[in-house]
Amino acid sequence: MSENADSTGTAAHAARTSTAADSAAARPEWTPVSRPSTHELVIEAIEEQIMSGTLTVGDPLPAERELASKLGVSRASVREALRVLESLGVIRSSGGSGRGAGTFIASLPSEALTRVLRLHVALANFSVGEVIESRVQLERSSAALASARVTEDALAQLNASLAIMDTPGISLEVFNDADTAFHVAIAQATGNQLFSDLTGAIRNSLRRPILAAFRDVDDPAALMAALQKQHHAIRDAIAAGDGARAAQLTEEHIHTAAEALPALTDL
Amino acid sequence: MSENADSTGTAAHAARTSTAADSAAARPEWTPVSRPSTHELVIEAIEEQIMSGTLTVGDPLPAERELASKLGVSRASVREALRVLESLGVIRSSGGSGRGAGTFIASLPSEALTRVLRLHVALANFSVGEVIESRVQLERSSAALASARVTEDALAQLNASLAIMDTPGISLEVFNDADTAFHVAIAQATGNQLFSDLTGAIRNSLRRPILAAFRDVDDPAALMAALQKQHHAIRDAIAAGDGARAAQLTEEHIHTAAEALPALTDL
DNA sequence: ACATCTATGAGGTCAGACCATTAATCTGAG
DNA sequence: CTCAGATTAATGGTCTGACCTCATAGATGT
Repeated sequence: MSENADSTGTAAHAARTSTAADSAAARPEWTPVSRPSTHELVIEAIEEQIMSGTLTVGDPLPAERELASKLGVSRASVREALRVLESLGVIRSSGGSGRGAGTFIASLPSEALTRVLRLHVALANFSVGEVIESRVQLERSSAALASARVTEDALAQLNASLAIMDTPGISLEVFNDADTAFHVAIAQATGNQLFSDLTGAIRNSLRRPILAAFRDVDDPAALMAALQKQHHAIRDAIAAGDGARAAQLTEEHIHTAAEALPALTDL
Repeated sequence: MSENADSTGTAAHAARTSTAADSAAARPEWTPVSRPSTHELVIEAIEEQIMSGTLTVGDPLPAERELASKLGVSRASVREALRVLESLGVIRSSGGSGRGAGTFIASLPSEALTRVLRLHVALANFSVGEVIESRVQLERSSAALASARVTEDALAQLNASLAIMDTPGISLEVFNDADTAFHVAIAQATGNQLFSDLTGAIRNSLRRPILAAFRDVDDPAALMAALQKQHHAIRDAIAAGDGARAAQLTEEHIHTAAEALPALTDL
């Protein structure tokens, strides 16, 4: 209870210590002086290079031992920092020697977003209802924008996912993954990478709960067929450039799925 | 995976890599067998406890040494895993002994989201234009939903941020932070935590570029005044429950800011 | 020229030590 | 008996130095 609260950061100005009796107005106000741990300092050092543009995607980092000695810290601290950056999808490490060996600035934001959302959904920091509401708003926007910008290539992507889901006798997992791919493809059709990464992350963060909830459905095949019918309608609306209709259909589609899987929102 | 002969057969997972060559149809398809590193196994072990609900917010983890011996790995690997989970806002560690000492499941998704976005914006994986477009869509939704759900308490939050920005002679940083707080408060008024965390993360990821761009503006005070006027209009629309108007004003507001800061989109 | 073998350098892992901090516990004076 | 102070123990934080695996570059041999 009461944890997080402000979260969102920003503040940094509000006096955290309430100092109820403000009679002592001109008190020195000793702030507890936060002492950043060593690995955080290493992260900051690397982050600074990234922020200033000195390091960009594809660039190599110094070897761990070298970095450690340059920064005057132990290799263990450097490694902890690198693991953090790796989990954030910012670097990639491989062993060996010569070409391709070492640590490099990378670009894998999607996995990082997925992991964050998945864990915090599991921890119930975000309720499934909230996530679904976000998904509705996000994908409504995607559908509308995609309708205005869709290309031949993007349409082909949509059709490929639809074809998989049209295959008879398909397994639940395969259907669900193709379903995800379909919605991600719509987001990708907007040309906005953040849209598609967020869409994928939200969808993947619900993968396990969705599959679990699906097993409680009476007639899974019928539900899949119904959803697939809506998929086709959405595809048609996007292909026709009818953004308003695509957005509306997308919202109805997501609500259909959510209501057909009551076990989901019970979480 | 990968066997069977499902027509079309594209994986539908990666989405980023197009996996062009499907010409080699019947090739054995040796997948390089990924060998998870030790710290990843530790993460999985902990994540499994979280997914299954065995560990929830507030629960303590075993001490590092104990966890290491239980899992049969070194303490260094455990620590690397813990640092990753910490960066994802999933755990919190403090030293000492007794009450409050040790490692606990925590709930700080906002900071993690901010960090991911900030780094990937700096790496230009997400362009500022994309981020702003996402912000428009997200905050349009927030404004509309907030208009339908706003409470006295939420309105007070909005007014508090407005009051700070109305203070004459305020510094750029303070104005910007209050601005962020205002928009986050709108998102919070929807009651959807994911909305407000995403809003804060997007906004904070642009903090540095925004402040930098602001310094190129001819008359910062005039711009702040113009934005503040729009803030008041948005607040009024939300208070009046006029969702459509609030959404429209919000979109115009963000576009006003973006166009007044040309240095932003140049990035 | 080609195919091997070896050296090198990178990350991955480990064991053990020491430090800093903090709560719980013990101890002794009042 | 009570309470202040010293002691202790548990925990995260850091460092050192070693060893392993792996993949390439370069030397070596045919």
